[in-house]
Amino acid sequence: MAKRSARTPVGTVSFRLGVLGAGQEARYAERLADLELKPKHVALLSALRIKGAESQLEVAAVMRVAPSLVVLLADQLEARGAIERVRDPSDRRRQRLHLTEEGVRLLDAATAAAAALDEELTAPLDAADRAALARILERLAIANDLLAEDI
Amino acid sequence: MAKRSARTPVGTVSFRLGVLGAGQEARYAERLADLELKPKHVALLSALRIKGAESQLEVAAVMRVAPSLVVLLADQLEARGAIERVRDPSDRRRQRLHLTEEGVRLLDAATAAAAALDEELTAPLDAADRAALARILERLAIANDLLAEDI
DNA sequence: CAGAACGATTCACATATTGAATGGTTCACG
DNA sequence: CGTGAACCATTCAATATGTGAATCGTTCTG
Repeated sequence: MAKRSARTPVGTVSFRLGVLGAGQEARYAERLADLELKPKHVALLSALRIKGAESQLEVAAVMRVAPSLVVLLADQLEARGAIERVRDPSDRRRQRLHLTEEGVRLLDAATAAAAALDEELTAPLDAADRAALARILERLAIANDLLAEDI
Repeated sequence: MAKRSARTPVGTVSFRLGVLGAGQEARYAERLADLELKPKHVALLSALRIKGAESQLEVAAVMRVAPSLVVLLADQLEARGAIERVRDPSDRRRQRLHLTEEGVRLLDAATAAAAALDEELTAPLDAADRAALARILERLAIANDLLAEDI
């Protein structure tokens, strides 16, 4: 019953999350290549759908990246017509971002790609474990205050 | 019962693995700073303990990184006295890597740090979920042919 | 109204990693 | 056996990703 402790970090949950996560991200990046998007672009689009954006700074906080990176990602998404920047009239310092039709289309395609990836990843698991994994990861995402949908 | 499908990739297992994994890796990197190690160094040391090393090329394959990166990591670990390079006498092209006393010490410290991180990460989970998570991730690691201990 | 605080942007820089070129070593086979 | 193909390690230049500091316009506070 008592779990023997790991002899190397490889046996820990944290390390496995890191390795598996990096693997999935790499695969996801491949699938997104068709759409000419990177995972961070998708994260930004997702943030807009889930939370809306009071400002780019807020988006940066949600995504846990530097504000200067949001500028870059937003530049690229704007150039592709996926988002629009609108100066907040009540505070002209703020740039409000919002999804265009095209952005919605891209985000839906990216969502489908991620769902397909999930299928493949969890293929070796039985239904109960698949459900458990989804539930537990959501729990951890919320506990870590990460961007989470409230489905 | 039927799970509503996610509206954004953020709700998928793959995406959550990516984000949580990146977060844990970043935290782990912080903890390792004391030991003057990076997660990749630890991955290399772990590979040596778990599988031994026929050659650096083999280590690169296990770690899923370019051989040239193994050279660099091994240089740094060797300079710190954590590993030794030994030319395989039966095939003098191969560099065999092995842990020194110091390497073992570092690896043990790194393992303890990772275990501590696990504690914190899984604090919000009950015992059953903690066990389930560990079990499922191990399953996935094996299915994905990632470096795994056989505890 | 002056200056502190704030948001977006730009830019130089650090870091991590890869792929191609190089050199020494071994292997297969004519 | 000798020679070219294959192989491992290494070096090096190039690329990707991201950050922090400096700058500029805007807003807030006293």
